[in-house]
Amino acid sequence: MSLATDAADKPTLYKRIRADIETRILTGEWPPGHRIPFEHELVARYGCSRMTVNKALSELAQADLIERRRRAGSFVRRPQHQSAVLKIADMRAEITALGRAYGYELIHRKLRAATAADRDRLGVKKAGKVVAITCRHSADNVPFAVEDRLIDLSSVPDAATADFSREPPGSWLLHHVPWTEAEHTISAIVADDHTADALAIAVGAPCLVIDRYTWRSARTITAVRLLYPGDSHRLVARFKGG
Amino acid sequence: MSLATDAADKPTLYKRIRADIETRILTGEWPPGHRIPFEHELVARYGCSRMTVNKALSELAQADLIERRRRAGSFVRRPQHQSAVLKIADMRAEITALGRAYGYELIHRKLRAATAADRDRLGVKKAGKVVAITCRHSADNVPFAVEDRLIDLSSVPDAATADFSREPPGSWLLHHVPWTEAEHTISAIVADDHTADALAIAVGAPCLVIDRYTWRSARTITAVRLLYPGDSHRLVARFKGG
DNA sequence: TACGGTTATATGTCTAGACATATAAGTCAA
DNA sequence: TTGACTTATATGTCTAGACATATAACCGTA
Repeated sequence: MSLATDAADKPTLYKRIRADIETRILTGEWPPGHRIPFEHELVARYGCSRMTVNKALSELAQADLIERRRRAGSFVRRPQHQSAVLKIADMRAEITALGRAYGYELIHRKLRAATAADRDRLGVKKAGKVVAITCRHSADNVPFAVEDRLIDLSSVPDAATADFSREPPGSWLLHHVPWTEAEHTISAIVADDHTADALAIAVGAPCLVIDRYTWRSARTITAVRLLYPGDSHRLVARFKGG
Repeated sequence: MSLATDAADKPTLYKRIRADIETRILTGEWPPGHRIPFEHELVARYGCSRMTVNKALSELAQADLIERRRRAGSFVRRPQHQSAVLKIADMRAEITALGRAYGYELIHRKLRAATAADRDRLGVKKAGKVVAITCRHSADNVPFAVEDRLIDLSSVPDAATADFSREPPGSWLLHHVPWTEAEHTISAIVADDHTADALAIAVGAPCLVIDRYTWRSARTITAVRLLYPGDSHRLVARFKGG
């Protein structure tokens, strides 16, 4: 089996350990839920120090192949049938990376007590204050995306006084509030007249929608909806896999 | 500076280092190609041992945010600003995981010499034979996605005789041909009459499009376009960061 | 200028310890 | 039986070293 040889000719020890375990998981020998040998057992088996097996297991955990639980051990994770990971830095970096001139325009900003719809969107129960922002990002003076954002002021009080007329809220948040968890939903809609106007496209034209929710340890930070012209914008990803 | 305070309340040192660097990259302060401080510089800055900064940098490298080069240093990687990584096993697993009944229907299958359009789509130059397949996946007897696929027979000769009338080509390929690289493009279109008919939606309704190209060490295996009803299907991803 | 060999250096890997911490499991009392 | 407390243990993080190795940069020669 080539899998075994692949592992055997790995130059370094921790990579060999990682490949050994990976092979057992991918071949199904260790099914989801199976407990991987404890670190001290692997230390004995491979005759190396704990840091070496720890490095192998940590990488497998980072790759979501295994789950590590204190005191319990490490376990094979269920394969994710459909998982999408979308990393979006901020729009400025994205557009300048494309070699295009970044433009930003604040369309609307309002500080208000959270309405029922706001609470629903942010997934919070208690009524607090929020900042609602609508803005537009452009590349080479062509509308690139419109952003509709809600920031929970109980999580980010500083956002009440931040100046979003020049700095996009996404950039501001990145600098001021670290996130621990995020969720993206990608969908498609057709432009209504309001959206069509904001993006300078025709009514009924397709739009790509990214809804992103960001949390900081169970506290909602912000909910944002990004609308891109569907025929000119694409999310591209290239990746390796086995 | 809030960067410092944000970082300061991170529980562990290596995570703080990682978050500091990540923030600078994501905000564009350190653009693609920028050289990250050497390990020994970070050791001096944070007053810790080399293994600690090494762990932070290694994780950033594993996450493809930076690239590490011996003797040269560590550098911010290029395209990371907006990237989507989408892993889709096969449609059957995806739909059954949703707790819905999976249905499959082969609409069209043709073995032919590659046309110019086929070669263009597969990114190959030489004319060879291809299999073109159109099929439909349904969940609880409702159209879920239509699939339009091209398989390069010079890479996958067995596909010429495979029976795709009962087994979806995606599942068959997964079992028969390991891939090493893939690329996804997500976009949005509006349904033309043909698509609308296949998905049982209205003409002009939004559709989510996933174009996937799969390679096995520089050889193209297959190109597939998946069309989902845009208003009922969503790509959801939840992930951790920091 | 072009080429080939040498060297300095940043990363890659590894060790043998240490203490911290979350938590499964066991213990005991109400 | 249930709940609260204690304990054992596996992982999480970190240190201060070590040697390996690829390679950018330098240098000398043709």
